[in-house]
Amino acid sequence: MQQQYDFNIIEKKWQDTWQKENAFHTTEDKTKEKFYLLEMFPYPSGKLHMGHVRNYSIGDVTARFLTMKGYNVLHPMGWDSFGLPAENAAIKHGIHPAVWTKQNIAEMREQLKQLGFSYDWEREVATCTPEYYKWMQWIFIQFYEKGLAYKKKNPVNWCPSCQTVLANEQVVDGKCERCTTMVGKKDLDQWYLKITDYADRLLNDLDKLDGWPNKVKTMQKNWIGKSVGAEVDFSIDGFEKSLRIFTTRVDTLYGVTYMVLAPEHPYVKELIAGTENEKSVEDFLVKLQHLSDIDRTSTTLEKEGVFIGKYAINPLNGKKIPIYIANYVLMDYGTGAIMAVPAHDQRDFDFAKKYDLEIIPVVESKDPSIDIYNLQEAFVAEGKLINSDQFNGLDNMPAQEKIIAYLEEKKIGNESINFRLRDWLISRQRYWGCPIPMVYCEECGWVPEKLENLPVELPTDIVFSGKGESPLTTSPTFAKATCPKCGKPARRETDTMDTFLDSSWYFLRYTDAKNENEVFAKENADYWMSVDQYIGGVEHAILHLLYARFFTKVLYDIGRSPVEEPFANLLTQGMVLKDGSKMSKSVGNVVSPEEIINKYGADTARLFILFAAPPEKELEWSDAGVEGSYRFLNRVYRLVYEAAEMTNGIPARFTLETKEDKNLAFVLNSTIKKVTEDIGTRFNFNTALSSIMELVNEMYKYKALDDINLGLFKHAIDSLILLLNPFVPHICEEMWKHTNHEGFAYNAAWPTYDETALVKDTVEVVIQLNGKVKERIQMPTGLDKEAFTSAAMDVEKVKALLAEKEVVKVIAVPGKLLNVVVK
RNA sequence: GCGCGUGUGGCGGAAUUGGCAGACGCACUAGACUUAGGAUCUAGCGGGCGACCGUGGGGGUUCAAGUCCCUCCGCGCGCACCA
Repeated sequence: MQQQYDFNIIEKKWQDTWQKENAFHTTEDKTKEKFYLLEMFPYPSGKLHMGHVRNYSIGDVTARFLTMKGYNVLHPMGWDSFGLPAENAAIKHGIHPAVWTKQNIAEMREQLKQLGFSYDWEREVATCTPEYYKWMQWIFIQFYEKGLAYKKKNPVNWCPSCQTVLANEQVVDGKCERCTTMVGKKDLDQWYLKITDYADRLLNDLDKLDGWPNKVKTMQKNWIGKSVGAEVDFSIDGFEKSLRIFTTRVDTLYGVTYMVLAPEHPYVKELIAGTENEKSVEDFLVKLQHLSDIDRTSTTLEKEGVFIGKYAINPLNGKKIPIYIANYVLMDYGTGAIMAVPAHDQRDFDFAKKYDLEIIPVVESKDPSIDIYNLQEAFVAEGKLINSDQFNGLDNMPAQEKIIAYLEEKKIGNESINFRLRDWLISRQRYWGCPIPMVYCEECGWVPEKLENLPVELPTDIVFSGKGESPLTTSPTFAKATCPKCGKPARRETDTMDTFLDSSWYFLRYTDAKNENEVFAKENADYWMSVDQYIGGVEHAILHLLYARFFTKVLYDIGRSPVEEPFANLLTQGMVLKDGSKMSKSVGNVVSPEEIINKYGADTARLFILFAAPPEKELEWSDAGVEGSYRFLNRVYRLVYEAAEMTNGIPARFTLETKEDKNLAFVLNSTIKKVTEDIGTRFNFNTALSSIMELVNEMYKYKALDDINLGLFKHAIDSLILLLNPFVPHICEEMWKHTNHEGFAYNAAWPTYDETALVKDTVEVVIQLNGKVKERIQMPTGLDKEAFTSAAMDVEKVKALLAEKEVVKVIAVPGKLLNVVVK
């Protein structure tokens, strides 16, 4: 009687067994080669979504495969468990963030177990626990002591209705996401991390990351945004101070016809004070204040400005040029002032046209169709310098070096590098985050909390009103402190850290997750780091991955991290779509993992997700496709159970006798080879699975033969189970057991292939005439080019094809094809 | 605007080094088994009656192009007045 594939019983049974066996616990076993495989840990929002299932299925196949290959695999999981949703739940439902988070973690951990993922649960971390954030605070203090953390006043988003600070993500179209009030700005003292100190290293080391997708590296490169140029001083007519500008086009210095300051530039007030221009400038500034940051920096916004009534002097030719302020110049990039060269910069060109300013070309075009003295748009290509005194005739790009040298000699400028990257604002006026372990003392200023007093624990006597600067200020006790330096009464910082800090080093903590005495033992990090394979969504391409790289470099510099780069290889998985768009509640196209697991089981869910698309591409959800995956598992299950009856007591020993034996051995061994390569080197799980499907089809055909080699068949069945095990581990454990194996599939050795079985006696060869396929013939393998050509030309069918044709040329690829060029 | 991807049957996708386009799966069609079938098995399945034509369009290199080069178009993502 045929046994039914009952995934409910099977999956529960093996999950319990793995747990009992502590199957996926890893130690620092120095006798084995290590592999650190990491998937981005989730925010515990409540339930897993399909994106998680995809991410972790990809990771699990890899982990299980590498374990079977004999690696010592570190495969941990944890929770990025500080964050806003917990706090919103507190405000909305009156449930404490800690309770809400803990419940969610418990539920999601259960779901991960239901999916059969091979995590070492003994290394689980949750960033919201004091055991974890104690070391977060320790790291912050290391940054502070290295001069990499500082406090500065800066405007933040402020909702006047909710009376609270908002994170950028909470500001939607300039409005508060909760109450849709227009968000304003408020100056607050904020902590920053000096990531700009590491800008060059973060940029340069991207070149070392061969195992990262170019897309991600390019995105980081653009984000860091390095510009090499020069700063130049322009004196101001009738004003004692000079104006410093930044430019990347110092070659166009002779083409400057006006200057522009950012409206916020500190000189503006001084320059207009008491002049006739004061009124028009003030009016313009007022007008700008009504624009949001987004509108202000939009490229579609028309360029507008006003003349402020003063003139600057071009340091190279003494020319007097008007100074403007304009909406297209930003205070927080470069020096907040620019030299405008309308002939060679489109923005300046637009502005000059609008306000009828002079346009002087200084780079000649090689293209005769461009009239350089009557430009329709800025000329930005390269050429020889003109109108530039002693620099005339030089190629403009190389001339930059000479001009900079000249400026430096005259002490009116110097080479300068600018980054788009800003320092990282980490203060959050939020409760559910890691407290910043700093204390303010009237006498000593900001002082880090003593290490023995860590962690600075989150207070529980808090009011969640959603109003006010930071919930921590509502605690009557929290802010009271004594100065760690002088012992006098002091006050504690009541802001918490951006949660991106928590996730910037968790991969290091996994190497020694339970250490109570230090952030992690150096020895453990030495053994495990770096992460050999990191897997997660591309939405983290910039922030998380950049911050994690930054932290690793700082920890490297203080002698903690053994590596400068945390992630040797990165795989960014594609999104899960349904009906062509991302699954979301608002669209109503969500398929929940729960639903699929209940209906088909975890193995089917994993199989479908891995089979339907390569991991880095988007995956279109298909209910019919899930059915297909389920059918396939049933088909395998039947095959194995039928085979178990036929081969009961027969060892997997054999010699290849018949043509069919050889064929099965060929298919089996080439499948093992392909699957090994597809998983191990390409992450192409979809093609690995398709070749396993072909093997199953082949095995069904073989089984249907009259007289089969049971030893060979048994061997094929054993191999099939092991090949499938990383993908669908529950059913495979069950089948492994049923086919009389001691031990478990999860730690069985990965099948190896027999090269000799891959050699065929004959092979199908294509005969082409002028590149078009005309005939297919069987030919012996192993012929050299000459023997192959003459043998192929001698075949009757080929002779017939060539009758009455003049052979011009013959191209032969032995074992593959013969192309005859004829007239 | 700049940068990075991507475009192959009705659908998801194969084709790894320039060498048989459409593997594998889904959907569909016909048949078998069956009280029944949304189970299972067998066969078919890019277009065209055909010679042939087919990998977004056009051009090129080559004995041979989905793959290389030029050019145009569509879609997706990222950055976006960064001087």
